[in-house]
This record gives sequence, C-alpha cells and structure tokens, in this order.
Amino acid sequence: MNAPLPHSRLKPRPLYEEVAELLRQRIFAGKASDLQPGAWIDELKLAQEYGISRTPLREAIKVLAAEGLVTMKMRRGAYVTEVNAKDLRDVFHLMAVLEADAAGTVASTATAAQLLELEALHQSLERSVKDRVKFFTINEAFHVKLLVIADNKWRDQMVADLRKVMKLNRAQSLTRPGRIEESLAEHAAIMAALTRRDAAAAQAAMRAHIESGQEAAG
Amino acid sequence: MNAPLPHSRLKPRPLYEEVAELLRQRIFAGKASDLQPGAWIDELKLAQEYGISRTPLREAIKVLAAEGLVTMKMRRGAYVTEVNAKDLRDVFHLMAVLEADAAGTVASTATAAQLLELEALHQSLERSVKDRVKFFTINEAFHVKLLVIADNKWRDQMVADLRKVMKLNRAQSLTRPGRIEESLAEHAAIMAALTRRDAAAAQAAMRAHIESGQEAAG
DNA sequence: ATTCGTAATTATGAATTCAAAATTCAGTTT
DNA sequence: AAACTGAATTTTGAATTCATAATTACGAAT
Repeated sequence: MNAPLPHSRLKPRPLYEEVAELLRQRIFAGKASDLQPGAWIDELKLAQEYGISRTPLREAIKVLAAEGLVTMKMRRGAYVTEVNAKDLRDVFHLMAVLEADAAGTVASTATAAQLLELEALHQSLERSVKDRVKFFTINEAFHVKLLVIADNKWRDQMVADLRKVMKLNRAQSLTRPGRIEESLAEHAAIMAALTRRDAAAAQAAMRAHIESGQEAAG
Repeated sequence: MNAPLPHSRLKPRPLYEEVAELLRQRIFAGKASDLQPGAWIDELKLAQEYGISRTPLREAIKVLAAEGLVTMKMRRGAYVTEVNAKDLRDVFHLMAVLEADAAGTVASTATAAQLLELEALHQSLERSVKDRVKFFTINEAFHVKLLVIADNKWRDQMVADLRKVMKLNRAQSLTRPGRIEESLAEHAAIMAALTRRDAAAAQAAMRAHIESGQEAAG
C-alpha cells in the first residue's frame, strides 16, 4: 500500500501528537473523508496506512477523546463524535460566555498599545470585505489576539477545544450573503466598546457577535 | 511493597481509567504523597507498584495531562502540574464565570420542581452549619445539582476539570473562622435570586460567592 | 581543581507480541 | 425457514521487547 511515512526527520514532537493532528484534519474534512461523525475508527487500518504501530495511534485517539472529537466505548473502540443540534447550541453558548468575558477583561485591563494592535487588526478586517478567505483569516487573528491579551491560558485551552467541536459540524463559516458585512458591523461595535474601555458593552457586543455567528451556522 | 492489584474482577472500565483515578487521588493528597506539584512521575516505579505494565500507565498519564493535572515535556516525561498564584486566580475567575452563567440559566429556565430540589438542598445546608464536613458535602451537592439543571455537558466537563486543578493547590476548603456562615449567606442570596427568577441577580450572587471562596483560599 | 569529552546507564517513545472479549459465521435442531 | 449453539475470526486491551534520546558517571587534559 503506502510506503511508511518518512518520519525520519528529527522529530520535534512526539509521534502521537503528529498523528493526532493528522486525524483531526481527517475528521474536520467531514463527509469528504472516511472519518465522518459516527464512524468507527479502525485502529489497524489507520496504523498500517500511516506506517506506524497501534501504540502511538491509540495514544493519539485518547488525546482526541479528551478534546471531545472522538468518543470511546468500552471494549468497542473509538467513534467520531456526533454533535446534535442541542450540543451545538450548548457549545456556541459557552463560546459566547468565554469570549465575552475575555472582551470584558480586555476592555478594563489592556494597555493602550494592545488596544492599538486590535485596532490595526480591525482596520485590516475592514479592508478585507471583498476577500472571503482573507476576511476569515483576519477575523480569526482578531479573536486570537483578544484572547492573548486577556491572558488566561485555561480559557484559551477551553476555547480551542470548543472550536474543534464546532468544526466537527462544518456548518460555520461566513457563507450566507451579507453575513460578512454583518460580522464587520458587530466587530466595529466590539472595537468601539473596547476603545471606550466599556467592559459591559464589550461583553454584550461580543456575546451578540458569537450568537449571531451561531444563527449563520444553524 | 504492594502486592499486584487484584484486577481480576470483571473490569467495568478500562484499566487506564482505573489507574488515572488512583493517580488523581495521589496527586490530590499533595505533600502527603510523593506526587507533589512539580514532582517527576516515575513510570517504571508506579507501574511496578501497581503491578501493571507501562502501557496503560502512560495512557492514564495522557488523560491526566488533558485534564491539566500533569504536564508533559518532550523526551523528559511527565510532571505534576505546578499552579502559581496567577494560575489559581485565572482558574477561579473561569469557575466564577461558568457557574454564574449556569445560575443565570437556572434562574430563567428551571422548572418549579427543580427549584424546589435546590431549595431543599439549601435548607439542608442551613441545618449543617455546625458540621463542617456535612456542610462541605451538601455545598458540593448544591453546586452539582445547579449544573445538572443548567444542562450543558460541555460546561460540566470544564467545571470538573477546573475543580481538579483547584484541588492541586489544596488551599481551598472552608477553614477560616466565620467562613461557613459567610458562605451560607451567599448561598441564601443565590437561592433568593433563583426563586425570584432573577437571572442577572443570580449570576451576580454566584460570581460573588465564588470570588469570596477564592479569598478564603488565598 | 575544573572543564571538556566520552562511555555507561537510565528513561522515554514506539513496535511487537500476547490474551481475552466481542462479533461473525456455520451448522444443527426444531 | 428460523433460531439457537458453538467454533472461528476479528478487534480491543495490556504486556513485553526493542531503539534511541538524555542524563549521569568517569576519566583525561589543561
């Protein structure tokens, strides 16, 4: 079949993480891949395919299980997690709560320089309304920067995990016509509140923004 | 030292989970155990001690790593996580945010019967001011019940993980004189807001309660 | 005596092997 | 033909073995 993966190069991180990342991508590929939600994960097949043993593969699967991407059933192996509508609502709700809190923290504690960094990103976002991909990228960068400034690694971890679960569904992304302009307006509201250093308003604006994104997805 | 564990009985859950639980307890025992914060985890020693091989032990360690209890260093093994003062503040903050949100949800969506269940627990709490252990137990039960009613399994998972990290520190627990009465008063405020179905007040009361607990710990 | 370099030891990461449970399949019986 | 029993196969869970990276120990040289 496949030649063994040339993981001959000096490995900067353990194999199981490498494999976990590969599996994540296959899972996120959704129905394009064989690892769709609900699918059984064939350890033997995957191990052979990647040219590795089952040991690191199983370790990778455990990592994904902790992230919520796969679900383990006793003596029945691992399955790609299926998220129903309520799950998705719950995940979006938490994302809104956590990011709103981050926005509030930034409004009250960010330095002037940090606010300028956000402002720069926001302006870059405004210039990207015509480029869907670029808009998406910078939008992501804005949210990441906000979290970095809010400086709570535990929340960062939580948000990252929630994002992964969201990606399971594949519905999100700014595809609905007019959604980009809408999103931009919401970002403007967030940015304005931050600049005013109005924590309550920043929280509210961020919450509205995420919930708005949820509707776009649903 | 120890005889091999008699895992002869029909195992209801995988060995690595069993072991993960044992390790958790040892870690939570804190300085009473050899697994204090910062300590290196000797795979070989532990595996021999439990009478198992390194394979399930390493799987257990990966589970704990996902929970944040241990930290992996590439090619250097696993270490019990050390939480500094800022980490602890950040964890408490998130706990406050998540539980406050849950309280808000309960205030607005709980059924009358569910509120009565909480009310019953609260009254039981009032009757336990003189029994430190009982108070602690019922207090825990109240928070758990609240989360169950709020019905968001992803938040439940997050709160559970945060609790584990908190327990790493071992400072928490209602030991300061007068803290029990204080805590009871805060619970009364929460309960009152819930009964009034005042979501905003319930959130604020819960947030105050958790932050108050943080001071008691620090 | 200290520092640098190399050999020996130790510990981690990964592959392989083994055991046992679950599923599948065939055969028999009603 | 349907259903039940039991053997064969498949697959998970765990132990063992192997390879390599990292640390330690030792010794020589400055």
